[in-house]
Amino acid sequence: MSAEKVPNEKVPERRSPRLEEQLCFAIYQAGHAFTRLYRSVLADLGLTYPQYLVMLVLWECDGLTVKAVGERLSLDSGTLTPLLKRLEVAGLIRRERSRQDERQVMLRLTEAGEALRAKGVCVPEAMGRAIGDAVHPDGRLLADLTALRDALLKSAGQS
Amino acid sequence: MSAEKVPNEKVPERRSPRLEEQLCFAIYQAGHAFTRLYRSVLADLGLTYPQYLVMLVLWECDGLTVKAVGERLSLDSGTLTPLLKRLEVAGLIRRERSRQDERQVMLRLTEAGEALRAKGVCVPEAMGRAIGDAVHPDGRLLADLTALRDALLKSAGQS
DNA sequence: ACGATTTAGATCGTGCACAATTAAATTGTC
DNA sequence: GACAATTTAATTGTGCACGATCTAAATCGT
Repeated sequence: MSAEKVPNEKVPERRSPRLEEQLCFAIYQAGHAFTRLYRSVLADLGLTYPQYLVMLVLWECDGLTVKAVGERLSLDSGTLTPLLKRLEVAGLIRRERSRQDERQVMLRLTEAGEALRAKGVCVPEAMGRAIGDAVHPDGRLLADLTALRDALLKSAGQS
Repeated sequence: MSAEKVPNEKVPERRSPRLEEQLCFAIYQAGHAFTRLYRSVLADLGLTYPQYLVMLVLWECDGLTVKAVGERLSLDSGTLTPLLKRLEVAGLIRRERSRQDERQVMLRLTEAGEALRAKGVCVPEAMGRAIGDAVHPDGRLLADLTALRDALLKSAGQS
């Protein structure tokens, strides 16, 4: 990818030493700002943003294990276990140990959890309204950011 | 900005309903991945990423109040007070109430906190090495992301 | 068959993030 | 000068995020 050794001047002589910092800080703040925005949108679903992510995964595919959800969201059991217990207390999911493999815990939507999907599908649109023109619709930012995220997850994963 | 009503097909008929979600999730994951990466880089400074951000602000301008640091980082006293106490216990800063206005707490670097700057300045380079080619050096992503962040902070701030 | 290893979750401890509340000091206005 | 409104931090409570450790169950190798 960057194996080219052309001595040109199109590429800056050296990456700015603060670029990584600025980029990380911008992402750090954008992430929190998004979470705050989702907080108000998700308020009448009674969900936090991470809980909403879990519900999104289960709405797409019910009956997954804790591990499968964790892989999808890059979260471990230390984060998921208490979160899932709260979703269970809220009556949105059930946690039942698999009979085939007693190590795994299957996550199943309850009636209420399934019913919440109808409200959940409106969230993206509400978010779109809330952020207005902040997001350019051309998808370039998303593509770049996704690539960055994947590279980061890879390099963080192998450390 | 988006007041144009041209019935063309260059602009997608409608912003994808899931774009905001995908974007937010990408930022959410990238933020955590960055934090994990910083964790290992910052390990021998004995700092977490948010603590490092506070030290960066103080290295740039010593003697700020809690409020000033909070505004710079978009963090409130509920987050900063315990974090600052930990930095104080670590011997990196002092927290002293201003004599002019007893409501404010001035933050001052100790000798150790000042000395840590020498290590701190190496962090961006270490990060750059750690993430390798994940960050494109052209700055386009940073510019887009900064614009998004600022828009989000604005719309989150007025809600 | 059976000990060693790998896996899935749970548990514990530390540290952010933030809403809501409280308390103290300052400022503005009369 | 009294006093209401505002400003600044601290406190409290809830909920992520994650490293480390633990337990039990499944799987592997011989």
